Amino acid sequence: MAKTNQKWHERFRDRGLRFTQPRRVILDVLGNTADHLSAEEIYMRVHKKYPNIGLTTVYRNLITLERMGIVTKFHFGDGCHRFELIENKKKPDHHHHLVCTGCKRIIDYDDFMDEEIEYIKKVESALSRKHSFNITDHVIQFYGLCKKCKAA
Amino acid sequence: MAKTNQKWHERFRDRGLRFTQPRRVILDVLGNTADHLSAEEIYMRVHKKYPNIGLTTVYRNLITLERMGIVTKFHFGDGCHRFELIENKKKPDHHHHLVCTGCKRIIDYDDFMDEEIEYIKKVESALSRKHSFNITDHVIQFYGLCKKCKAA
DNA sequence: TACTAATTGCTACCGGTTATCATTATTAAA
DNA sequence: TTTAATAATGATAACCGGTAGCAATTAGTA
Repeated sequence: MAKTNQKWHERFRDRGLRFTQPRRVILDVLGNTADHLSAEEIYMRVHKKYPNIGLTTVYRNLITLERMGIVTKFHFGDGCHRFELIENKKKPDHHHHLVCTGCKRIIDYDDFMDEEIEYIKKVESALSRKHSFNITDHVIQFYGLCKKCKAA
Repeated sequence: MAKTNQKWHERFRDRGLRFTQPRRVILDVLGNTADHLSAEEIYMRVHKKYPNIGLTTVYRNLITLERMGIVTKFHFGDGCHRFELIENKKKPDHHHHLVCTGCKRIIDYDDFMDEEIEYIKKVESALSRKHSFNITDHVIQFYGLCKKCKAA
């Protein structure tokens, strides 16, 4: 873990940013869950151990971490943003999301990822050409009802 | 147009709902644009002709129309929801979205739709089976910079 | 160790959206 | 055609996720 912190430290330093306690704690929270936490939820987990860290700081740092390419921000149709640490040992490297509209549970799936990626590449290059776009990102999500919710 | 209204009227009646003036006007606005309007923007267009129709009514009816399967709600990363009439003569039947993160312009594309749909079906059925999900919907969006924005 | 700018934590605020509730209007029935 | 029942509306206030401002703090360098 000290090793990991060293790595983060460098990553911040390289950008002229500081590796502060709130940042360390937020990264720790994100690195130790497979969930898709909202800012509020991250704040609550942070707050439990470090009650002096404020909500604003969490919001601000999530923006910073997103800009640095360390976390990804998602929107799953409930009214808030949710965050994932990109290099997370608790998750598959490349994955997409399957969202239950009933209980809001989110499943990371990595079946077909090779195919999906190949497919995405193909569409991206065609769209780029046709519309003179510089495509940098995509969203692929499936929505539905999980076993429990469709039974209920 | 009278014919169209008749059709809408039945669709509401079949659900025990009423075909009111605000609903007629909102559907008219949505049916006569190829844009992806926010609730606020819809309200403004409605308000221009019918200043007595309130913002709350627009919001409420957009929810109703979505529940009825008449409009679809999207989220493109700016802070609001955007709406499309599903049966819109000004748009391709099946399409996905290409979003410029610079100027926020949204392009409806329907290239590759046959392939995309086939692909989606395949993933859907596999995911459904594996995770006991009842998949009802999906979101596929590409983000990037349009010609103008990448030049600027 | 001292300096200096990045960062923090308040608080107040914002914009999109929703709840409340008395009033109005649509529709089915008489 | 009138009436009765209730769905729907419109105004206001509230809500909620997220942000701006700013004085106080702190990480990292000299």
